Amino acid sequence: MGLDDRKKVVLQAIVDDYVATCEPVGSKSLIDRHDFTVSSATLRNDMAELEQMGYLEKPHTSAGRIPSDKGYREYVNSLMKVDHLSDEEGREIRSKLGESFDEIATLLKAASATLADQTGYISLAVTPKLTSSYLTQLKMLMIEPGKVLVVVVLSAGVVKNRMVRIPDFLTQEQIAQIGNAVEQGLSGMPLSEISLITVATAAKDNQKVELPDALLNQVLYEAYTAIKQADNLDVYMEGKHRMLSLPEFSDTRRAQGLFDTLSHDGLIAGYVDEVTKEDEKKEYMIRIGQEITLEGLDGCSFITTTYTVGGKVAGNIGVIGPKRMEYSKVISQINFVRMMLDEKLKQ
Amino acid sequence: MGLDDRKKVVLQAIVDDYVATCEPVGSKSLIDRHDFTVSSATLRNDMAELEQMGYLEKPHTSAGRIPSDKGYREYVNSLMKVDHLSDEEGREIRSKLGESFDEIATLLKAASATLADQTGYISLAVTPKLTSSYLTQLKMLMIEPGKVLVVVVLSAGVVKNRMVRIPDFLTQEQIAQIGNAVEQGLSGMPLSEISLITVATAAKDNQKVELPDALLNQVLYEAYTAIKQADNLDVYMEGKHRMLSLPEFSDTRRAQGLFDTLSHDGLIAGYVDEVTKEDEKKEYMIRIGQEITLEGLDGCSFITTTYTVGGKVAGNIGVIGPKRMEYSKVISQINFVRMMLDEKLKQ
DNA sequence: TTTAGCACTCAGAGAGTTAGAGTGCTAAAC
DNA sequence: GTTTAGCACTCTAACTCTCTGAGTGCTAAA
Repeated sequence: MGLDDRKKVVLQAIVDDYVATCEPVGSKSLIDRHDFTVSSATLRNDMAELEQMGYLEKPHTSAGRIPSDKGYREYVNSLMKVDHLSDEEGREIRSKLGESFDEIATLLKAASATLADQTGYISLAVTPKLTSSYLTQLKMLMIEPGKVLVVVVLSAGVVKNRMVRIPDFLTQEQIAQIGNAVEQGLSGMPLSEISLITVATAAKDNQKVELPDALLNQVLYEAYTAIKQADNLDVYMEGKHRMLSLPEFSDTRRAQGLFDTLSHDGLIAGYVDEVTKEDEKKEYMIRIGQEITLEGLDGCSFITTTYTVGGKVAGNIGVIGPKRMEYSKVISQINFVRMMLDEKLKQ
Repeated sequence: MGLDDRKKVVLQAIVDDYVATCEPVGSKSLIDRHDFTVSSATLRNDMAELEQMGYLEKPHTSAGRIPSDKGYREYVNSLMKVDHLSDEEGREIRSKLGESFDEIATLLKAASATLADQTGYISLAVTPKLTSSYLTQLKMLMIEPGKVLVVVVLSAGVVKNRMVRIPDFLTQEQIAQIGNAVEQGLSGMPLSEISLITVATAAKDNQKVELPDALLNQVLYEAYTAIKQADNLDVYMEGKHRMLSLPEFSDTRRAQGLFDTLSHDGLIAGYVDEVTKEDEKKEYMIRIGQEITLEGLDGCSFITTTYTVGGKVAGNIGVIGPKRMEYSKVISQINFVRMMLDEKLKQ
């Protein structure tokens, strides 16, 4: 059932050619572009068999062949060789991510931009998954009477803030006290365990100021929603409009379908998460064409990998491009960026 | 030189028809769709004159006419009637912006999303222009030794924060003290007047803790850059990909050119600012086709207006669509959203 | 198993035709 | 002086027809 050696070479050559030209590959042009020791007739036989086995497709009877999803899958799994990044590419990425970033959001934005520039496809970076992280700080800052900025700092280095409204006779001191009490009670607690009840007990156990229960609860509720809101994953996506120059998206309806889906950050983050779980332990995850369960992305391929914060699995970075993608190049680029992120996030 | 009454009606009818169909308008179909009391031959004469005067264009000899930039300009300036929003539209917008927003950024995002949904074009909202606003608060929060979150609050209600790095032996108390000193010295000062020197004198005049000058200056420098960074305008843009379904952007290269330019927030914010200055005192600003000096936007029209915070001129909201835009509808929608923003930002 | 040879297929490019919506112009009517 | 009917003219878009060439599959010989 497996592919014999020559068929493997043929399939590989076809994928390579199609990636380069976006045109169906015929037996003759295959001979021209590669050093085959057999004739075109032999290739034709092989190609017919490869088609029968589902690795190739024909747009129409008298055209050349293009790889099917299964063909790309085989190529990705066992045919392509992931080569090292060229020195120059490495240098370029290094220079773009070289400076020091004080906030994880800024770093991820830069990583995403770099990846998009480098690959020419759509890049994305997702903030660390917070279920695995815990609260380290909670500060409440009075901005004006009745308005408080809640700053939430999480173990993965994520800082989020949210403006909330509170009764306007509360003083900066009272508010700060409550914040401190909650922080003391909850710091180190996994986000998943934080609930309105744990917030309340934390506050009551550690608080020094006396406040009527109803009033206190109101403030605590706001603190709680601020913490919960910090749980949202942010997605930084770059390079979308570059897809418009690819022949596969010259039909604007396809492009629109793609963009439509991509504009829902939540969908994308959720899908990345799903894929990460499915392919646990893999160095990188690849989904090709119909394998992608998101609407509008069935003409694309999706490569993601996971970066770590302080050694723990955290968020994802990835690239979305046409199925006809330069897989090995993209993989080595993603890997390199991942490496740099890991390094910068080690502390 | 002016247009006689019938020519005005003809031009208006042609713009209306072309907006509705995106197809060149001929004399016969004009008669069919409108109640003219004259014959098509007369209209033909009028149309020929309108063309000569520059209000109309022909895609080719035997086609109907389409409005030129000048034609749209005339339409917008004196032909169209800006009608009131339908009750239903008003209700819809009101319901989308009805809830209360604690942060100006959130409110602007919602306004932008509403405008995009409602018009079907590209919407944008720009944060308040900060040159006219002043610092109200500056807080420095130690996140971990060596890392401080600087929170800058401006008079227009804008809250920004930035993580900065400082020597890691400084304590939370010292940092907070410095923050307080700067805040005391600068609060109420217009952003434009804040410089490294004013920051330094503010700190030295109000500070209680004693610190070596070099050390203090390092922290002050970070505070200063955080304040200056708060000066960046943010642009919230929505609905870009909707343009792909318009016939004028079925050519992906046009769409790509547009998207390319739109991805540079700075460019857009700068242009909006420029237009606002040019058309000072106007209720809304309109730029049509070639009037827009941004690359890639010459097939578009751009409508902006200004919202106010606390009664003072502040930021902008706007819509970008094809030249063939439903001007009067969009204008009334923008106006309505502007009104709602003003109301919500009155306090 | 490989290859040469050959008949067959089909998309895409180009040429020719037609239909129809549009124009401008002229001369008569109002 | 406008307005209008009438007419010849123009040009695109759609359709058909043909042709080319790259590609195929099959057969029979090497």
